[in-house]
Amino acid sequence: MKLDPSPDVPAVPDFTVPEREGGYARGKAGHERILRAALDILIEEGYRALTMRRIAARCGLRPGNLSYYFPTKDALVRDLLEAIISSYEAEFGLIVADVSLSPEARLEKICVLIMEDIGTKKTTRIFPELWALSNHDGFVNERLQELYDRARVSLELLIAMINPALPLQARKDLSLFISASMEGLTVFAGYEKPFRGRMPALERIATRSFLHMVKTLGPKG
Amino acid sequence: MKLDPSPDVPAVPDFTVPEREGGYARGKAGHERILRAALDILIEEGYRALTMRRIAARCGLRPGNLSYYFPTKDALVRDLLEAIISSYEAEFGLIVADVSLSPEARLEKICVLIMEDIGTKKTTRIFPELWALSNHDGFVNERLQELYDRARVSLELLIAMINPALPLQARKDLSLFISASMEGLTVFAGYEKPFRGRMPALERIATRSFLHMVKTLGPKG
Amino acid sequence: MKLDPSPDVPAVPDFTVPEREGGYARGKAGHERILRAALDILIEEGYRALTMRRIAARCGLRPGNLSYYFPTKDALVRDLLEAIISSYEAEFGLIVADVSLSPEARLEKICVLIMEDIGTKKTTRIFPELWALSNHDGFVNERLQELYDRARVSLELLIAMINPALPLQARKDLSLFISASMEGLTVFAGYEKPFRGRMPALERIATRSFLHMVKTLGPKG
Amino acid sequence: MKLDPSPDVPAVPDFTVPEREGGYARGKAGHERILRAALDILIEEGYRALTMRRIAARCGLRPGNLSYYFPTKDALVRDLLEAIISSYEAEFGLIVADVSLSPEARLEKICVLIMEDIGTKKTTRIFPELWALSNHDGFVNERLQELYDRARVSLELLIAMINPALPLQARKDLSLFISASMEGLTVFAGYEKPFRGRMPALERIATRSFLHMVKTLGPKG
DNA sequence: AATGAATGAGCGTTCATTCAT
DNA sequence: TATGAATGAACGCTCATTCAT
Repeated sequence: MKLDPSPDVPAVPDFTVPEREGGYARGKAGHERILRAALDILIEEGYRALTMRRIAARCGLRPGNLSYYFPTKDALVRDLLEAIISSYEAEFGLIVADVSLSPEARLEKICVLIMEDIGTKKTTRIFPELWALSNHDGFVNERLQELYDRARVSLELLIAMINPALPLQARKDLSLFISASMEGLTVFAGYEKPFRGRMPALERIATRSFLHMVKTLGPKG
Repeated sequence: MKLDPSPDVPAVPDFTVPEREGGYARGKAGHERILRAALDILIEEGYRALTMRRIAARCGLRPGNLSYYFPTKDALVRDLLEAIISSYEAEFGLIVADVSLSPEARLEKICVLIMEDIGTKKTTRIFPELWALSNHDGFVNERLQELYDRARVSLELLIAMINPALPLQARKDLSLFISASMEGLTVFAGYEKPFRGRMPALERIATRSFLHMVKTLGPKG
Repeated sequence: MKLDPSPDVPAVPDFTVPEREGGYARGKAGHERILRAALDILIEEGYRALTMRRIAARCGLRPGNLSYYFPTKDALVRDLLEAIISSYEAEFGLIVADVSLSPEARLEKICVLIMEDIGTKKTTRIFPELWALSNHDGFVNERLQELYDRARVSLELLIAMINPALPLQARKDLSLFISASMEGLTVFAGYEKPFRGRMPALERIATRSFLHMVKTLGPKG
Repeated sequence: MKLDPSPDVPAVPDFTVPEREGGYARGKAGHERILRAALDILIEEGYRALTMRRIAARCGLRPGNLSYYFPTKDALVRDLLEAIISSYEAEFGLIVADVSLSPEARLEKICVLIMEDIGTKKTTRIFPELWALSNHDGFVNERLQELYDRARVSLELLIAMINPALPLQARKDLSLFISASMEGLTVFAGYEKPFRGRMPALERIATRSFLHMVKTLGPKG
């Protein structure tokens, strides 16, 4: 099941709501509706505004009714974050599949895709919240690192193809650096950020820089 | 006046509270004491836990007494963020001053310093909060970008020294990329983050990568 | 729906609360119960004592629950004042209907009714509060003047019947004077006021005085 | 000692601050300054706004310092109300003194003076507050009725001169009615009230009505 | 599946007051 | 006289949650 923020947001990585076995048909729609409302609030107004009342109001329910779907706010938020992170994971899995391209081209493509996603409202707004949360919430922290772990797998794979001589640790470090490097752009060139317009130039710098490192990093790290 | 988070936190960039003249001995430190308590809470428990009551409790005051020092919570938080950001600004100004080193060495040094600061508890904890806040709070956003603007000045200067042929825009883009690249490491190799131990390796990758870009980027960008 | 201050207060003008359809049996009376409690406090302890906590306590609710019925205190107070004023308006409409009496008798009757109402605890207590509030609260001011406007209509009508030669403006001025004249008695001969016992004598003086003015005022005012 | 609301308010009845024996010179000025500030707030913003902090701020003091002059807020308010009421009492004493006029003319004059005073900001604003307070504060109630008692003495005297046949009780009732009648105009034709402009006409109606009653009321009441 | 009603804790804030300085 | 600092209570309000209906 897919879950977009709400109407017309392109949402490169969609939100996947885990299938609930044995649930009623309307029940699933209910969960999804609520999570979508919560997602919208998180994006538009931030984590502080993510209250049960506001979520309920946004999807036309009464506060009391939310606890029919989610026993506590914590459960709702966990499901929401899970759905958010899962949807990004689902996205990253598909990217490297295109075998018609060279490894270099594929690395470049994946980086460009990530950086373009960083420019979307959803990603610009949500990831800083996740980063902040992860400092004080073990669940978020673990799930988030899982997401990044999985995202780096693609990078590591491509790096190994481009520079097979590179040891595992160097490959891991490099993909970590590349990933972090791009994430860092969120605050500067993300949605409505001051250097939003420089993103194309930054993409060029980034890909060129990344490719050079991948190719020239020696076996000694 | 300098203000550290609390006791033994190294605090590479201190917190600068503007001097207040006059008043009694007890209350003179009042503002500072309160801001320090607020800073501690922000670091230890996150922005959500930053309530007037908790701040008061932390510095042995009653809630009502806080509003003697800060008329509203908003004023307190603004002063706190201002102090935080100012202290980082104060820090960055001093870094490039060392003329005994070559520009390349200085660039490397500044990057290493930044990345080491990223590993401190204070920076790892506070910046994600600032990033999240900046998405919904104009004041934080402006102040934060001001901080980064100023921080990039040093980078731009060094880049110009190392590669004078590089046009202004390319220089700006590159320093932006370098800065963002390092900030992105916060979530991965910051305090208590899973790749905290890889920071030295990441520093090597980063500085090597940055230096290469600075030297090889052509006039056409 | 009618709403008396509470138990046995005669309440010449009742308090009209708009009917609310739907809801459960318990909560249906919620708004009314709360407003009645608020009215009681206003009468017994004055406007200063009209706090959400006291209102809640008086009708066996917790403070937080009040905001389920009234989103803010302001809304509650407005509804209360509206209900109070409306009830007086409802009262005044019925008075002149008795066509079996002569206009003079009807004028006398209406004045006596008003003056007797002034002697009730509710009116003696509430109107000074309204007068004081109206000086600093536009809503109260407008609503109060509306009430008086409507109350004077009856007087103007009867004056026109008794002395048809009187020009409109003179009629208006005279009914205004008559109305104000009676209101002024509140502070002197109202409930528990020192001249409470002189009210019958004052009624005689007032009606005689008013009737004389109505009959003898010339067309020139 | 006289005490006006503040600068240019004409203040027909001034505010008399009781002389404090044994007090320091500056101390008296302090009391007066504070009471004047309190008076201003009472007039401009109403009783609810009459807080120690606001009073202190208005006369350039810190809240703590107020308790040097007045041990409690209650004491301050009592002194304020006492000063207000006393000043009106002082005023009324002087009015009937003019023996060059006929009793009728003097009665008319005193009534016109009262009604014109009712149109001032100070009287329009303060008396409704006093009326409201008097319902729940015995001190205010007693002092206020004292004021009115004294004010009616003049009326009773003049009535006795105009219609000596009138028994004492009738005289008292009539002067009570006349006084109340005028007070009632406050809410309708006072400062910034909707019928402020009709005050001249109301004065004519009132004086004519009053004089007629005084002259025609028989010995039997 | 949903609502109305209620709870208890906590929020930021204001208040009158106290007291050492 | 006057200030800075502090207190404790109360204020209006929002929150997540519960539960009978």
